[in-house]
Amino acid sequence: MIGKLKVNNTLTKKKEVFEPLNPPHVGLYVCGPTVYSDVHLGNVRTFMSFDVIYRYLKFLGYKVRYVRNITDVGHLLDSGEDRISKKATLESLEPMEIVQKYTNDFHDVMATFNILCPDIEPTATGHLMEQLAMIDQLVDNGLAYESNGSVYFDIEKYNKENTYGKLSGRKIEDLLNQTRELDGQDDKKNPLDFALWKKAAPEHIMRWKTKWSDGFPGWHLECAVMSTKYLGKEFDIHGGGMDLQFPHHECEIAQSYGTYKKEPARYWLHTNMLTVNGQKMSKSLGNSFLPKQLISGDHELLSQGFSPMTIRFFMLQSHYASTLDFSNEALIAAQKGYFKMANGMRIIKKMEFAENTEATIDEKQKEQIEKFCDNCYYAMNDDFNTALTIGHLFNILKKINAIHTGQLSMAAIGKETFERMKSTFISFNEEVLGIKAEDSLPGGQLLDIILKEYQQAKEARNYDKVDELRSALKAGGIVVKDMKTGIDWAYEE
RNA sequence: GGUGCUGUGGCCGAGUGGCUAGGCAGAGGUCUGCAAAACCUCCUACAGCAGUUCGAAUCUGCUCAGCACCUCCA
Repeated sequence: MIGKLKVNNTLTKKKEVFEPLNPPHVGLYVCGPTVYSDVHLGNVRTFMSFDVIYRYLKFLGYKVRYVRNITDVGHLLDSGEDRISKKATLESLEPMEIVQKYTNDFHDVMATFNILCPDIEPTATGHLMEQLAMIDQLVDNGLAYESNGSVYFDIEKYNKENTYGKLSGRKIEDLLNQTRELDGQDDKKNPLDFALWKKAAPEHIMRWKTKWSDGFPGWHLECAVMSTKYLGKEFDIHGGGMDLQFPHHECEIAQSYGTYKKEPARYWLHTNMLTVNGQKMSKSLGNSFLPKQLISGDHELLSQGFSPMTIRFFMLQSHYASTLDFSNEALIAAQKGYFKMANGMRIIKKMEFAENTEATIDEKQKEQIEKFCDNCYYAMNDDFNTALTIGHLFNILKKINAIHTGQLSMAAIGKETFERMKSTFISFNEEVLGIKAEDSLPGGQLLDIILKEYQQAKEARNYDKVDELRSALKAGGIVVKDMKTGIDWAYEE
């Protein structure tokens, strides 16, 4: 490995060297979606960011267990209705039909963007027993109490042995000063206490019979249960969107620590928001884009559609912890950049090192290329800086193109450097960043036949035919490249 | 109101005390039947003001602008 992996830990607010608890194993937990409606692009960004984190950890040789949950109960609206129940009522469907529908949709979207599946994808309803057991344990530990059929977590007691609010940098006193008036407050000892188990109102569909009441689990409980169940009482990385930091993740820590007396995750990573005109993309603001709208271009802010890989490329050109502003112009620029990269991948894959004992080694070029390769590791090691990594890949790409067009001799950099350049370029693009050639792009044998025709026309100096073929191909998104070394093609940028 | 974050060249976006990514757009050049592609070169910025420093876009302070989160049923 080149250098050490450092991650920005939002728990300590420091960039720290990443050291797994039980190397080579790494436990990674990410809060997944609540499956009550279509995922939008902001959601996609978060899961894509953790996809790259997952990929890079594996690339470094870690044996990663990646757990990402599906929330299928307990995530409520301001009105107190369960998001899934509400949708089920509206569409006259079973809650589980809603869950299935949007889980399927979620999986489709993930696959579209080449986001790998997690190793375990547990659901909240599938872990009710474990949730009940955790509540019992918390009650036994004196950190939870029953009130009117519901069970609440006792923040005041918890705070005697730990610090509630440390992840999000909040102080209990401040929180108390700005409590909102919400339904159900009367049952609680302290307004900051949160529900572990909630007694269901008569009209509530999703409900389970327990010793406390006919009810349902609190939203924060599932993640505490499922992360520790599959990754252990202590594990390596916990991630999620920044908007979950408070209160969701704060409550998770409280529950896990309250149950096991151990800090659950050693490193907390939070992804930043996707913005539109500087504002957070969110359903409630009505400024969210659905993946399919972006792909088809069916949106008033878009002049055209963009392919999934273009979107992936666009998102990875920023760092996961920065906000990323979404615009038509930025996407067009990203599209050109992506095609350039995709062309480079196609070229390098076909390229084989040709021995030439006559050639003299160009030490300067060789050194540069070696440095660019090292830089890819340094960039990813620096808190998964995909934007910087892409920059270095473009530097490598220049060398690849120069060799391809005969402007730089392959032999001049030597076999070793050539092979390293090739494998670094391909693996960082494909394995680490998950950038690949778009399935929908043209290519293959037919194209070769046409190009042969082109070449023959060219040799015969039949320039009318040459121009005709060239413009016909261009109309199909293919640009012909006449080089000293031969004829090739590229995706039009 | 509390807490935190951000402000980078025409645009997007990294970086974060001296070596000053990358992409897109623009200019010039090489190559070419003409082009395109590709390569080379150029355009060298860090909201404003003050301070610390030999040196700041990077640290400190203030100002301005913008954003995010603010529970327990988000």
